[in-house]
Formats: sequence, structure tokens, C-alpha cells
Amino acid sequence: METITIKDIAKALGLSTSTVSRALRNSYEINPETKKLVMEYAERMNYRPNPIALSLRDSKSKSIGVIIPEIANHFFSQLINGIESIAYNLGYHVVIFQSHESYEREVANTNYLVSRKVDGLLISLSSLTTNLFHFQDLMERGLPIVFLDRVPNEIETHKVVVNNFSGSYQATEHLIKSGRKRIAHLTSPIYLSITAERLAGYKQALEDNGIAFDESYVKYCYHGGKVVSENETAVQEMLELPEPPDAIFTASDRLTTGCMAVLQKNKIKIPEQIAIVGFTNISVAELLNPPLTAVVQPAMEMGQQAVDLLIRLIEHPQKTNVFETRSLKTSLIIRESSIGKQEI
Amino acid sequence: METITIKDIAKALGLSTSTVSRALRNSYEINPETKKLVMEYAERMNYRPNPIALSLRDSKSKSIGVIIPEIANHFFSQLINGIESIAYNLGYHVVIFQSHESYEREVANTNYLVSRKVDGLLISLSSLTTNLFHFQDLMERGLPIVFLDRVPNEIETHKVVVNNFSGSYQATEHLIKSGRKRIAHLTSPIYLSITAERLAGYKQALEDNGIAFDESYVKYCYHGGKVVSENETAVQEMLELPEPPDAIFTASDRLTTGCMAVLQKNKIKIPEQIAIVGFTNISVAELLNPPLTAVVQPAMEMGQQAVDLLIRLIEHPQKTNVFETRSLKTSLIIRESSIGKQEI
DNA sequence: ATGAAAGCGCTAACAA
DNA sequence: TTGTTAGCGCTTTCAT
Repeated sequence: METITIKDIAKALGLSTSTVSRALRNSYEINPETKKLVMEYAERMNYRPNPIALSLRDSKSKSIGVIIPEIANHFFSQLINGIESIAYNLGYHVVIFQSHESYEREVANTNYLVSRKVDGLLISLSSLTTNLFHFQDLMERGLPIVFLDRVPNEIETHKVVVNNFSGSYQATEHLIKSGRKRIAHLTSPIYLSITAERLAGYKQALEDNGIAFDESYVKYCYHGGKVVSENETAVQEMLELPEPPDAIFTASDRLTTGCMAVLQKNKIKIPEQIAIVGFTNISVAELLNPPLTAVVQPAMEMGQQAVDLLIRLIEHPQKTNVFETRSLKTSLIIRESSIGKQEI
Repeated sequence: METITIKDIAKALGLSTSTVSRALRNSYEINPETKKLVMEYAERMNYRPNPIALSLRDSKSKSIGVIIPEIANHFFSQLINGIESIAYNLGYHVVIFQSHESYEREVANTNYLVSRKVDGLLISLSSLTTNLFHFQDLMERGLPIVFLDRVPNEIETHKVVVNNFSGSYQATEHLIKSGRKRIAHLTSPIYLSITAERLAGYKQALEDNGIAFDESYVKYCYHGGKVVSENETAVQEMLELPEPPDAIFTASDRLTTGCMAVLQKNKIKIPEQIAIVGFTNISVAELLNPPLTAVVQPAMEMGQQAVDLLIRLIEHPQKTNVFETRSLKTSLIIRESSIGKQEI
């Protein structure tokens, strides 16, 4: 894997490495003819600067690290596509890591990315992360970090989220308006920002519509739906309640499909017996049986805004004294899975 | 973002950098007491070697690059999970890039990964790649590459695939056995290995069952299903044939869901009017309307085997004089979308 | 058993 | 306008 270096060019052309270096960066102090000579030769030999050497020198890498729970999930893969689209245009490379909802892996990935000198970090917290020291420490040491979707309250930096409260409120209200009385909520661990906010929206909608909140209708899945059995148990418990729900509002991709699978296994008719609304970006919502009503997040745009903020932070570190939290809108797309009781 | 270096340790302990370096690598020539001193101090200061410096020195990075068409696809995300699981245990990091089915981006990603000194490459070709020079060149220069799933015939190296021919044969035969006569095939560009092999299996099954092959029943999507309109046009053309198909065998995740969407839009009943079998690893096959019959690939295992081969190539470059192509088995999972005509 | 110095590829301060 | 040199963090050869 030999590659041509500045030294090779210098030797071949009888120049010094610094002259070559300067010529390649089109420095004003270099004689146009020398420049031309160097550039043409470099071009011809297909010279590429060694980014490793540059990173070692400058302690930066023109790359940003992304740590998300998992990529096998439409919300997150759209997020990544949004991130890549912007980063790419601004000359940054994107390095993707999955935490697989594990705190340890999140920490390990973080350390690795830092040691690889990424210029900044884009994070969506794992569902098992409660200790934020690994990020706080880095921020204090000056590494730009932007959080998105699953963000920590305890850390002051730019954040990009959706209005989880109102997305959730809308979904719940929609279920109420279509005649549902016992609306359950299947969600992630309570200490995730998205969980708390979505739960709050759900509660508020119930309250505003004169339905008493009942804690036994809320089930938390500590692995965010990744562990199938946990999912199954939760839904099963709902079904075995003295008064089983007539609707379930699920808080994520995994939880939604997991829930539907359990209902299907139990031969429960959707929406006749139980209506479903999912907080999900699943691409085949339309093709499901029945087509799924979904609270959809502008994932692409979230990714784009997050990189945008991050790169601004990277390139103008001093300028930022106040951090912003951008809150985008979700959209409720109504399909058959939550059709009104009266219409059935 | 200051980090402690060997130099810092040396200074603090009144030693030379080389002694510290040796002590940390537990060299036999270092006095046990000095070793202990150094190690404890390093531990206490949370010293971590700078991988960039190591890469610069050794021209390797203990990391492998992965280039796949896209991650928003269950087959590929499972592949990645398989790759990560093994690589992680063997101390390698995995850097993921998407070609988005674009030849240019595939080349750009390749160059970047090489310049970042990855120790090896794991590739699944983009659907628009016909020129393989960028890989051939690297291989000649000694960079280990393993291909998986979408592999090139023209390059001699380890490859991991599934038995596309027989997977396809089985699927087609299954459709025939369940009473279908006009079986269409929706697939990717013909120059992809998987396309050719799946097409061959499809043809052979038709022939063996006395059905004449009809080219007008085969539609190629040059973007592998990524471009929705292309997908739509292809299916629409099938539907407008003088004798429209009574079954469609689709060759990938995207093509399958795209096809189902078009049929749904046209209010065509599956499987009554048209049966569907998809070559797909989509996770919600069971939840679709109707549940989807699928040829499933052991994606995790493919990923695992591929890294295994790659790392072997990286760590014992000389040993390999003969390359192997591992061919794993697909499984046909029959669900309602292809139920027998007689059973409808 | 320990240290000094060179080198991986690149840039920039300083010299000429 | 061009060259020399030092240094980013680390390992390793060659002294000592």
C-alpha cells in the first residue's frame, strides 16, 4: 500500500518538502512556475495528502462521530442520511457507531472516537445511559457535542429534538376522539428525555379530555424494545389487566412493531379490539396490516440541523455563548390502525 | 482536548520516552520496579496511546472499512451487526460508509478509507458499479478486500454470498407449485452478481417446470429500488402487459416493498390476483398485509464470515494463495402472500 | 536497564 | 522565492 508523499515529489522535482507543501496549498509566496510544476506532477502521480499525518499535526480530522442506539431502525438511518448529506458538502466525514442501547458500548465508542480525534460528536443516548460523565468531561475539555432526539437535561449544549409533548398529545387525543377510552402507553425507560416528554403529552391529553390517568396502563421497556421478550411481557401484561386497553400508543419503532406482533399472535383485531398509534418512522407503515397510524419525526431534517449546529460549534468555538435547542414538528399520519370506533 | 502522552509521563517520572514506551508494552529489558512505577502512573493519569500516532508510524489502524449500498435496509444492517460482533472481539474497529448505490460515492468512500489506513475492506458493490479498477488497484497494492453479497466475478479474493441460484429457484418453484403460471421477476441491474444468479435460478425453475421464459416478465431497476419512480414504472409496465403476471418474484428489500406499494395503490389483491415472494430480510414480513413470503438470507452470519476471512487475510497476508467463496443457504419462509391458488 | 535519536507525512516559524 | 528545522506521539535501533 505505498502512496506517494510530499517527500517523493520534492525529491523527484529537486525541491524541498516545504516548497512542495506550499505549492500544493497554492501559497502566494511560491513562484507560479514552480507551483504549476508541482501541481501537475502531483496530479499525474495521483498524490493525496495523508490525513493521518494531518490529524497528528493538527489534532483534528475533518470528521465527526455519530453514536446512535442502532442503525436497523428507520428513524436512525434517516437521521444518518440527513447528517451525511450536510457533512459531506461541508467536507466532513461521518463515522457511525452503534451503542446497541448499552451504556458500556456508548462509553467505549465515545472514547474511541475521541482518540481518533473526531472534531465533534453527534449523540442520541442509549436507553441504558444514566451516567453522563463521559460526555460532560469531554465538553469541559472543549469537544463540541450536539445531542439529538434522546438528549440529556443535565448537559448544556445545542440539542435537536422534536416536540415530543405535542406529538404525543395529538396522538392520544386522536385516539380519544375516535372513541377510545382505555388508552395504554408502551414506552422506553422513564429517564430518557423522549420518554418523559411523550408520557407528559399523553397524560395531558387524557386529562384535558376528562380521562383519569392510570399508571397500570403505562409499561416501560428498559431496552427500548430491543429485547423482544421484554416487549412481549409488557404487552401481555396489558392484555391481562382487569380492563384491557382498547388502544395502545407506542413510543418507538421497535416498540410499535413488537406490540403489533404480540397482538397478532394473540389474534387480537386491530383496530376493532385495540387501536394502535406508533411514534415511528417505519417506512412500510402503509403496507402493514392494518396500515399504521404514526407520529412521524422529520428525521432527515433533524440530522441536518444537528450537523449544522455541530459544525458551527467546531468552526467558531468562541462565538457560542448561548446554546439552542431546536424543536421540530412531528406529523400525525392517520391510517386504519386507529380508525374511529364508530366507523368499524 | 488535551490528553496525556508518553512524554508527559516521562517528564513526570524523570525517565526517557523510550523507557516509558517499553515499560508500557511490558518489555523484558525494563526493570520491574520502573515498569510498576510507569504503569501505575499511566493508569492513574488515564493514559491512552494515541492511535493516530500509531497509524502514522505503522501504516495500519486496527480498523476495517465497510462500504455497503445503504444502511436503511434490514439485510445490510444485519450484515453490519454480524461484522461488528466479530470485529469487536478481535480488537478491530468498523467504519461504515454508504455508497447510496452510486459509483462515484463508492470510489470516494474507498479512497477515504484507504487514506485513513484501514487494514482491510469489506465491500458490497453499489448497483451502479461496473468499473472495478478502484478495487483491483488496491488489491494489487496489497490491501486485503473481501466482498460480500454483491460480488464481482472479475476479482479474485475471498467472497461471501448466499446460494442465490437455489434461493431463487426455490421461490419460483414454490410459486409454480401453488398454481401460478405467469411469474414475473422484478430485479436489480443485470450486471450485479446477485441479479444474474437470481435470474438464472428463476429461469431454470421455469424451464424445469415446463414454463417458457418470457423476457417481458423481467424488469430491471437500475437503482436497485432506491428510486421510487423507477420501481413504480417497472411494476406498472408489468400490470399493463397483455397478459399481466399472476405472481411477482422480487429480488430485494426495496423492490419488494416498492412493488407491494404499487400493487396496493392499484388495488390489486395479494395473493388473489398476484402472489408475491420477496428476496428480502425485512423484519416486519409477518406484519405486512398480507404477511410476506420471503427468501431470507443469513445476513448476520454472512457478515461474521466475511470479517473472519478479512482478518485472516490481514493478519496472515502471505499464507493465502487460494481464495474461497463461501456460499451460505437461504431459507424460504412461506406466508400468505403466495398462498396456493386452490386455497384462496 | 536506560537513553538519544531517527522516522512515519505534514506544516509553519524562521533563515537565507 | 525557496530551504532548513522542529514538532505532532509513538516505537525502535543503536548507543551507553
